[in-house]
Amino acid sequence: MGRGKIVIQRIDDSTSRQVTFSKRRKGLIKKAKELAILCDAEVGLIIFSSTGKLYDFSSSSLNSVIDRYNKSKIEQQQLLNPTSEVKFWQREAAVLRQELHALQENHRQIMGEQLNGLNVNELNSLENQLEISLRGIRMKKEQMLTHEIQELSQKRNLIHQENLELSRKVQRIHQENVELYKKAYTTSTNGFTHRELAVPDNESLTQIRLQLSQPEHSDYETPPRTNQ
Amino acid sequence: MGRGKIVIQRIDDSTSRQVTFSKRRKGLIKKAKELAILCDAEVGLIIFSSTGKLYDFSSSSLNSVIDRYNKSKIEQQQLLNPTSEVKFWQREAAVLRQELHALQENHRQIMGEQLNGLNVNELNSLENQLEISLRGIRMKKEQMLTHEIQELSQKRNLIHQENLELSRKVQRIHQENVELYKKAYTTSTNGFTHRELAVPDNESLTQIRLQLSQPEHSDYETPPRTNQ
DNA sequence: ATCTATTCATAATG
DNA sequence: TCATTATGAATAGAT
Repeated sequence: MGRGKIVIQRIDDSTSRQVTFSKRRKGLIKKAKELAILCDAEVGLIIFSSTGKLYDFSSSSLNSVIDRYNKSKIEQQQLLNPTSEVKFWQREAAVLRQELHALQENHRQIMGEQLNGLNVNELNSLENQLEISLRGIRMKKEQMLTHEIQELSQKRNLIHQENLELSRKVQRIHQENVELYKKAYTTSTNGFTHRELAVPDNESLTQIRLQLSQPEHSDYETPPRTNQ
Repeated sequence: MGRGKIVIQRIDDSTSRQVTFSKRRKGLIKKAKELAILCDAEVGLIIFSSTGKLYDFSSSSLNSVIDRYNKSKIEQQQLLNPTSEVKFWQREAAVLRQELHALQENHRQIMGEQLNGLNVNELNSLENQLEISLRGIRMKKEQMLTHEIQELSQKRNLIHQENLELSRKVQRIHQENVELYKKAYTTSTNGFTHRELAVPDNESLTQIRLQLSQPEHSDYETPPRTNQ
C-alpha cells in the first residue's frame, strides 16, 4: 500500500529503512491497540529497532502479559506431558472458564448493558426470554398467594369451628347454671345467701362468643412463607 | 478498511467479535513479520483472545525477545539512577554500537554486497569513492616503482663508474707489464729465462673488463623496499 | 470460507 | 522530521 508495491526483504538503504521502520512501527502499534479494544484481547508487543532502541505496547502491562505468556507456556508443556490428574483439572478449568465467559456475556445482555450489537430479532428473542421469565415469576407468585389464601381460609374455618364448639359449651354451662340457680332459689329455706351464683345475662354471653371467634391479628402481618 | 467505517470499541456481538479477532490477528502478525524483515528489527508479539487462547509471533525466539526486553528495562532503570560510572560506560557502549553499525553498513556497501536500495547517484558516488581509492593506490604504486628505478639507476651508474676505474687500473697494469717485458727482453744477456713474465694479449684484457662491468644478478631479485 | 466495496496504511515524493 | 498523494492492502459486511 503506497505509491508502489514492494517486496518484503531487508531495505538496504538505511535512511529509507529508518523511515519505513518509523511508519510501520506506528501502524503496527495502532493495530495492536485496535485488536485489543475491538476483540477484548490482551496484547503485548515488543520491538527493537536495528540500532537497538526499544519500543513496546501493551493493552494492560507488558510484564503481566509476559507472565501470562509464561504461565500459558508452562500449561502447554504440562499438556504435552500428560500426568492424568493435571490434565483432568486443566480441562476442567478450561471448560469452567468457557462457561463463565458465556454466562458473563449473557448476563451483561440480560442486564441490558450491551444491546448495541443486537439486531431486532435478537432483541425480540431477548425480550421474549425476559417475558417468559417474568411470566414464570408471576405464576409462582400467584401460586404462593393462592396457597396462602387457602391456608388462611382453612385456619379460619378451623377457628370458626372451635368457636362454635366453644359457644355450645358456654351455652351448656349457662343452661346448667340457670338450672342450678332455679334449684337453689326454690330450696332457699336453709337461709343461705347465693350472691356468687348470679345468673349471667344474655349480653355477657354474646361478648364471650365474639372474642373467641376473632382471630389474632398478628397472624396476618407475618404470613407463613413457603420455601422456594 | 471494509464495507463501512467502524468505531474502535468492544464489539458486543460475540460472533462478529470472534470473526474480527481472527482476521485482525492474522493481519497484525503479518505486519509484525514484515516490519522485522523490512527494517531488520527484532519483534515479539503476544496475543490472548478473550477466551484465553494464546497466539504469538517472534522474529527470533519470543523468550530471547523477552529477555532482551527485560535487560533493556533494567538498563533504562539504571539510566534513571545515575551512578556516574555506569552511565558513562553505557553511553560509551551506545556510541560504539552506533559506530559499529554504521561501519558495518558502509563496509557491506563497499564490498558491493547490497546495492539494491541505491539509486544511480548513490551508485555514482560509491563508484567515485572507489575510483579515488584506486587512484590513490595506483599513485602510491607508481611512486614506489619510480623510486626503485631511480635507486637501481644510481646503483648501476655507481657500478659502471667502478667498472671504468677498474678498467683503467687494468690498462695501467697491462702497460706496466708490457714495459717490464720489453725491458727484460732487451737486457737478456745474463742468461735467465723469463717464462713468468708473459705479455697478456688484448683479448684477455677485454674479458676481464666485461666481468667487472656486469652487476650481480641477485641484487635485482630482492630489490630494497622503501618503508610506506 | 469466500467475495467485494470501502476504508486504511503507506511508498514515493517534495 | 513533516506533509501530501497515489496506490496497494486490509478488512467490514454480506453470502
